[in-house]
Amino acid sequence: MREQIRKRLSHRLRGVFPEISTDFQIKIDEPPDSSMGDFSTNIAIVLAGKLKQPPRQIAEKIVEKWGDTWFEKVEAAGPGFINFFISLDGWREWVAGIIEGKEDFFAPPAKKRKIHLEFVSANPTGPLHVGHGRGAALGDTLGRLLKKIGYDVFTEYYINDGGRQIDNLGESVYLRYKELFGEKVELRNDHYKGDYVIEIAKEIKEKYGDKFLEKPDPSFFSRYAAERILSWIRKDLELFRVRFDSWFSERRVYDEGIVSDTLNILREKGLTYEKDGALWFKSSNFGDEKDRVLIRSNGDPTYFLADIAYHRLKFEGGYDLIIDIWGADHHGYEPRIRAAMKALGFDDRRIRILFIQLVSLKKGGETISMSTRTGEFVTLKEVLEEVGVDASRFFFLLRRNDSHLDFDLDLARKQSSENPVYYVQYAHARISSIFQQAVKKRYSVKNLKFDMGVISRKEIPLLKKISEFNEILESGVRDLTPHRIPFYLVELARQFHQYYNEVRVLVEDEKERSSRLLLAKVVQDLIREGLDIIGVSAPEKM
RNA sequence: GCGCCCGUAGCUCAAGUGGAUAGAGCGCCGGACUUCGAAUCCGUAGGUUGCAGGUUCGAGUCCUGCCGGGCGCGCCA
Repeated sequence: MREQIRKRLSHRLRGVFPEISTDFQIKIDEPPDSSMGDFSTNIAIVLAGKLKQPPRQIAEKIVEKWGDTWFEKVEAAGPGFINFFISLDGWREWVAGIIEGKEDFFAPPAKKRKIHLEFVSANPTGPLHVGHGRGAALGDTLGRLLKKIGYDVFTEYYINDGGRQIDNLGESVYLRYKELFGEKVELRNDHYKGDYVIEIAKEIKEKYGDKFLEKPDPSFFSRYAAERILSWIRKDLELFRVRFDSWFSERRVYDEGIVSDTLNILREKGLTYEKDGALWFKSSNFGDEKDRVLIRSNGDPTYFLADIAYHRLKFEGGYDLIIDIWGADHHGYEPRIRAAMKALGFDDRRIRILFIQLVSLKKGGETISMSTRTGEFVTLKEVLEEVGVDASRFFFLLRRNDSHLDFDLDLARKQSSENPVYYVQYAHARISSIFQQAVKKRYSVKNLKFDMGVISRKEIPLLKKISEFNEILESGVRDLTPHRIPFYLVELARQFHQYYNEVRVLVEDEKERSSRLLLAKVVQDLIREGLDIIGVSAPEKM
């Protein structure tokens, strides 16, 4: 509907002000009160500067003698807004277009862009916790949304399976292993203390007995633990309906020579130097606050170096847009990765980094921030078992990614029964039920004919909500804000519930019945599409 | 100390590139099931958008300074 108004308005603008260029965007809003019309635009105010005329006067010129059957009334208001009152005929023609498939809900993107989307990428040093779940829900939904709109999306999980943290993990497991044989052990601060470490140690004991007591093998413990944990991660994500096109091991950037290659490029460009026995990158030349180490004085490459190599692969992969989703505790890392990309000659506007604010844990009145190392966390699996996949995903997606989240498992458990997700699913199930009833009453539900004469003022709030669907998707893609989708679905469901309460669908009159069934079907399709994008099921009954 | 994010109704959260009278859910109170599903609907109450300035036709949104909370500031990842 907004598209229609935009079309008609710009046509009108060309007629009234032929001298202006058309390189501006027409924004169609909804006025604060329905008595002020169905839609409005501030275009007259925007154009005031260009035309050097008072906005109110421009608005009046545009509105003057505007004959168009889609509008009951078009008027200038306030400082220069233009309010549109859609006529019943306008709504009828529009909804007929929807039902007959002439109006597009998914306007395909102008050009099919290739997008790389990396998210979760949790180190395999512990099971996924709720914080990761939030990132998983956001990333997965974003991926589904971009795909739905027609982009070519490639999703990836970067497995950080090397380095100091993995060594610590191996040591932690080894200590617990020794403990199982009665040895008294002491864990350092940077060792992992969660129960899962003991679990893995027990597993090794069962399989290999005391084999490693005499002959310790640190790399075996690291490898074994990381692999075991990664298998849990995969399982949890599968359960959470999160899929990746690729699981990319950090080891690949070493094995395939990408790291050394990248290092050479930086060296040749004269962007590295040695100091205190380490190799440094002049990232401060590219906007970072200070230079960073690439190779430590002990000869080990840093995580940063591997990450540069990995991102270089992404930039060379022909992607128009690269999206990374990181936890907010990594925000200080952004300038250096951008610096590295600029240093390698890439346009860093091609990468967008979204930050998920940390999820903190609420326990007995106080909040603790979750930490894999201290073992202080609620696992994603635990939440899924308690609350369910649908309610969890909805819960996570119902807030902006940059808002903080206090997670209280008891509260989540309690709220699961009153989660708005059921409100939306109920609307979907209700519509299924109407169709079942129709069949029961031997009404035809196939090849229904739509009669737009049936549409009255009662349908308009619902039609208006329906007309917002593609705007929500488009703005979600433009601003990378998938959280608008669940909010929209709640509103759509509400309009339907209200309508259902007021208007009977299965009436004797065939024209009315068929048309209303078709309208209900449109709502149901939209709800299903919307739920599908956020990875929530759309049950036929519940 | 410096940097990033946040502060909106009792609670949890919204509010497209600045738009008109800041919206939902939960909770509270009061109504609606002989009818297509009451997991629903209708109604009431609830706010100085942390504070103080500034920018302009117009600010929850942008700028400056405070206050409060979170997170960073490693040759960890």
